[in-house]
Amino acid sequence: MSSRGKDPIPGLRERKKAKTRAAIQRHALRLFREQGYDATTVEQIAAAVEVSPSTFFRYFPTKEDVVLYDDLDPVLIAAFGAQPGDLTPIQALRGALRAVFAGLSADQMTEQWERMRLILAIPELRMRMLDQFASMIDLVADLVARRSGRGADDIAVRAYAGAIMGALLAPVFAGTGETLPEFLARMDAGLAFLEAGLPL
Amino acid sequence: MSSRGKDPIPGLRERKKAKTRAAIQRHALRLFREQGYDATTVEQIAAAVEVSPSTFFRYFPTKEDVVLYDDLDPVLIAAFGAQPGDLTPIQALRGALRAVFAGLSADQMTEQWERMRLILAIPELRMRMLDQFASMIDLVADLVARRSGRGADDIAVRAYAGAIMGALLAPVFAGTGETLPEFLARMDAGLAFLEAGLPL
DNA sequence: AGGATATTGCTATACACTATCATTTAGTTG
DNA sequence: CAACTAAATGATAGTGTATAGCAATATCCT
Repeated sequence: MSSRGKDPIPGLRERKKAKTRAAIQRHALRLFREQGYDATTVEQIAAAVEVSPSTFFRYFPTKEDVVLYDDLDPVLIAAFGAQPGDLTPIQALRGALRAVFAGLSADQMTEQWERMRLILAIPELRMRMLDQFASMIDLVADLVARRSGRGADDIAVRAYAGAIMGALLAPVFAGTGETLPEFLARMDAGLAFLEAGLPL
Repeated sequence: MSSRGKDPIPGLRERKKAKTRAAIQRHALRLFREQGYDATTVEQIAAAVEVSPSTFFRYFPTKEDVVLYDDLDPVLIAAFGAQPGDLTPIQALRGALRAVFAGLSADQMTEQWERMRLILAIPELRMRMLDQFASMIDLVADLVARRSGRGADDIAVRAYAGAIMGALLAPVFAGTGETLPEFLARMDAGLAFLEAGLPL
């Protein structure tokens, strides 16, 4: 019982936990940047944060998660759900992407970009991201189903959702040395192209 | 110099290697089926095949690869390349899939199906498969580029390729407890739907 | 203040994977 | 066929991620 919202009083314990979590991630990313992902051990990270390795794994189940964890994800999902109801799924997605990244500071931009490059450079991390990506097909399929009046298991609906995610994913592997805005523009263009029915 | 084809005389050593490789994979898959993937150690597999753990890793770089390695993959790629030149990429893909799986024995069918279910059930394996899948976007993009007269870096081309892979991937996560033919039919239907321009 | 509870650190352990070197086995040449 | 070369194997020791259990400590609540 008592699973109420915890907005007003975070509590001392909660605050400490949040700080530790942030410290671990910050130091980890710094070390990864300085000496590489593989060359950095969990032990080193723990030492830098001045906690035990045990504690590291209590906060992040794996070494990978310390990079993958992104507090922007829930924001994006919320923005997606908050889009007007008369849009197609693709339009809603484009709108959400625009809305979220428009409200980002320069620091946040560069941080996001660095994180993404790190993820793409390390095979393990890239795979994890792909898994998250693939699991979003289900999410999108539900949305497509609701707006099209078909079932969520409909082959057409699922193919549609898959195509959306695929088109979104395509620029990720294309980019050699671009910037974040360029990258987002590519994603948007791909979605627009898909919405037009892939008129090659 | 002297990098000739080796069709006529496999050689004793080569034959032994092929046998060892096959034995490792066979025993590994059996043990995975009997006691689960995680519960089976490389040591156990090596013991079952009567080789040293070192040898296991000489044949398969990781424990995952013993499941992922599929001698059907090159066949599929070859079939893809052998499709008539006047087809669209999607048509070529559909043709290749049909051609390859039509010529499969019942045993091969069930084996392929079991392998796929194992891969989907184990997160690590699923991720590896997704990575392979994603890397195929490049392949498909080249093909699309060639037939459409656009560049391989063209956003439209890449989005098109991504959409193809996404549509192919969609049924993989949809299926609850189907059969292989059902599964293939879903893939084919998804591609057909995509080719029609996603008319929802 | 004091007792329930959450968080942490420590120790031991399992397992995937790597590196190195001695040994055996297959292929080759005089 | 015997000696040489090259490849495959086995054994050993080690690294790093991740898990489990227990004892110590810090926070929370009354």
